Order: sequence, then C-alpha cells, then structure tokens
Amino acid sequence: MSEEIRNRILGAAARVYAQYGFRGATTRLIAAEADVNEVTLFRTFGSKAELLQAMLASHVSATSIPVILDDGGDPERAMTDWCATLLEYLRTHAHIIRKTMAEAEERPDAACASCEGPNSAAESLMLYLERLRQNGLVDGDADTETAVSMLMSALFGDALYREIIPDAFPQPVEAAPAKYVQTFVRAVGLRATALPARSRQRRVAGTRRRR
Amino acid sequence: MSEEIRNRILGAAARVYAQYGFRGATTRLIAAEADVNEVTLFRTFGSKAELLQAMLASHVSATSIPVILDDGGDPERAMTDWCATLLEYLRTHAHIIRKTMAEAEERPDAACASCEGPNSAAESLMLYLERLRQNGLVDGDADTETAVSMLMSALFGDALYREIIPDAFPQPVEAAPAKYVQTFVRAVGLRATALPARSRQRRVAGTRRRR
DNA sequence: GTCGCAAGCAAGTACCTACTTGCTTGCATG
DNA sequence: CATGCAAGCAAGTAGGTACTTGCTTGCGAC
Repeated sequence: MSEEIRNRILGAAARVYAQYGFRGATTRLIAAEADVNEVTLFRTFGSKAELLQAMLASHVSATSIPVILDDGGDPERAMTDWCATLLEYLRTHAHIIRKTMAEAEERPDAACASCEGPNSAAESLMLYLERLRQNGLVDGDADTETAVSMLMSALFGDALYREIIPDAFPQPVEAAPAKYVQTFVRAVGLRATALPARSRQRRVAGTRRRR
Repeated sequence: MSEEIRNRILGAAARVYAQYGFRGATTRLIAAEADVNEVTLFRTFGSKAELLQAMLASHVSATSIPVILDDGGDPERAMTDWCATLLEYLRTHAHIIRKTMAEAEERPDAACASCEGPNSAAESLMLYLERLRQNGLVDGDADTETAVSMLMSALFGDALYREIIPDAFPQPVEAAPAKYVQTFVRAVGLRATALPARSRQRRVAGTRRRR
C-alpha cells in the first residue's frame, strides 16, 4: 500500500522533473501530479532533494537495457538493431537526460548516474569492433575509437535534440539507425569477408601507433 | 555611460544564466555579479525575461563566426580548420547552449535563436560537399546528408558534454577536429583526384533517389 | 472494540522571488 | 547656479518555496 503511493510519487516526480528541471519541480507540483498530499511526500522521502535523487536512481535501474551485441549474423544488421534499441532507450529518457546534463555542474552526481548506461553501451560496441578487427573484417588503419565516439554522439544528438532542431536530423526517425550504421560502416571499412593475413598484419601495426 | 552599464549587466546575466539557468538566474544574483543595484536592472530592461532575452540576442549576434568554407586548397585541411573554428565557437557558448536546450520546451524561442548559427554552418558544409561531389571527389553512393548530420552531432557532443562525460571523448581536445574529419572523410569517400566520368554519372543517379 | 499506523488536511514558519515606489546622490549641460 | 537625468538606496508588496506541526480520518490486526 505504501509501495504503491511511493511509486506514484516517483512517477509524478519524473514527469515534473522532465518538464521543469530541479528548480522548477516544486513539491507542490509533484504532489498534485501524484494526486497525493504534499506532506506525504516529505514523510516518505524526507526532502525534495532526496526524492529527486531516489527518482533518478529508480529510473536508471528500471531500464538498464542498452544490451551487449551478439555475434554470429551480419555485423551491420546486428549493429543496426543495437543502435535502434539504444536510440529508443535514449529517446524515452531524453527529457530527463537533457535536464540532468544541463544541471550537471550544480548536481554532478545525478549526471554521472544518468550517463552510466550509455557509457557502458559504447564500451560494449568498442569490444565488438575489436573482435571484428581481429577477424579481419574492418580496415587496419580505421580509427574505430573516433568512429564509435561519433556514432554515440549521433545517437545522443538524435535522441536529445531531434524534437528541438528537426532540421539537423534530415533522416526520418525510423530510418535513422540504419543510416547511421551505414555511414559508420563506411568509416571503419567493414567488410563481409576477411582480408588475407598480410594486410591484417599492417592493420595491427597501424593500430598500435595511435594513442 | 548607460551603454557601459548595460553591457556589464548583459555580461553578468550571461555568466549567471550559464551557471544556473533561467529559473536560477535571479535578478539579485545578476545585479550582484554586475555590481549594480537591482533596480537599475529593471529600469534598463523592464523585466527579468526581457533582460535574458536581450542577453541571448546579444550573444548570438556578437559571435556569428561559424564561417563558410573556402575552396582551393586541400579539402580535408579546409574542413578540419572549419571544424576547429566551429568547435571553438560551440565550446565558448557550451554552458549557455546546454541550458537553453534543456529549457527549450518552456522557452522555445530562445532555443531557436541559439542554434541558428550551427544550423547555417551545417548547411554551408552541405553545399561545400555538393561542390566536391560535382567535381567527382566524393563517392557517388555516399550518404553525405547523414555523414554531415553525424559530424555535426559529434561537434555538438564534444563541445557540450566533453567536460561532463570525458570518457565518451577519447581523443585529446586539440586533436579532435582532425580525427572527426578523418573519419568523416572515410565515410564519404573523399578523394584527392576525381574519378572518370562513368562512375560520376552513377553517383548523380544515386543521389536523386534519396529523399 | 481498540490500538497503531499511514495518509489527509489546515495552518504556519522562515525565506526567497520579481517587481515597485519614493527619495537621495552625483554629474554633466544650459 | 540651476536643470535634468541616470544611478543608488531603503523599504515594501504580493506571491512562491521547502518544510513543519498538530490534529483528524480511515483501515487492518489483535
């Protein structure tokens, strides 16, 4: 019973925070949105700061689905699916992420927690690409680190800013992940079949030189 | 004399807004930062909203330097210089842009004004690439539109979020523009010399099909 | 029935917010 | 010297903010 009201408050807090940010998310607004008396809010969470902290924590733990990539099939297709999933994740949390990032200097802990998921997502993509490179499926002199960083920026930008600056995202929403991956694939020189060992050797040497 | 005080207020407003956003930028804080009596602030600008609007307007008009690309020399080098300039521009306004974007739903007009410059910058890059394509310097089947969008996202992400999530930007700050452009160049297949006319024909056909 | 507990309700505290008013000060021009 | 004007200063208004207190209401367990 207390649990149900707690979740109702958390949900309301998320909605209000997403719209108005920390300062704008007044306890009155949250209580009204949750259809709960304002005092219950303080009784269950102690303070506004603790409530919003709990809300952010519950949000990152609730949807931790930037899953790792699976091997086996077509790499481009696998990456496209992965991007679509990640993009959907980012899009559903877009408002909260945007607010949290903007207030990162005032409340740094919140920002860290918010980007933990995407960070590990990028890492998993990096590992996946490393495996492809070992199999001789990507160019030796390709800067996969930068390419991954750019792809992640593209996903972030699309999820966070498409509805604000639609002109900056000419691809239709549903086609975006495929297009991003296509461009990414060209940048890293992904192949369907491996190259002979000679050029694979050169590739590894070229990798070591960087950084 | 009035002009000097006006600029002092605008500068203070910019600094305070960059730190605390619209709601957090109280008239007291701005007045204190400008070392000016709070009433002067109302006498010169009318209201807090008008003051911050004027501040944003002066900021976008003051530094409108996402310049257009020049032809002639090495395209990759030209694009790297252009990216470095744009990145510097974005970085100096990073805090304000971040806040403005986060508050876009509450104050949409401000967000539009803020991203006007970068928008036209992307457009100029698109035109530049179109010229390169006509000269047969980029691949016919390259999706330049998506590539430009991704490059812009990379620049935006770097400028806005590097200091918050440094892990997401593995390239050192000074090397970043060159790395982004290198990856971009691979994605669109930029060449130093043009291809024979046959494949140039195919390229144009491929372009028309999209969008 | 009654006990305890979780929630609602009304009111209040102390402080911050944008914005106003009336008056004083200093300075520059006639 | 006198006029005007731009800025400072002190005080006040009306409302919002987080958070507290004291009391009432309903409901389930003993």
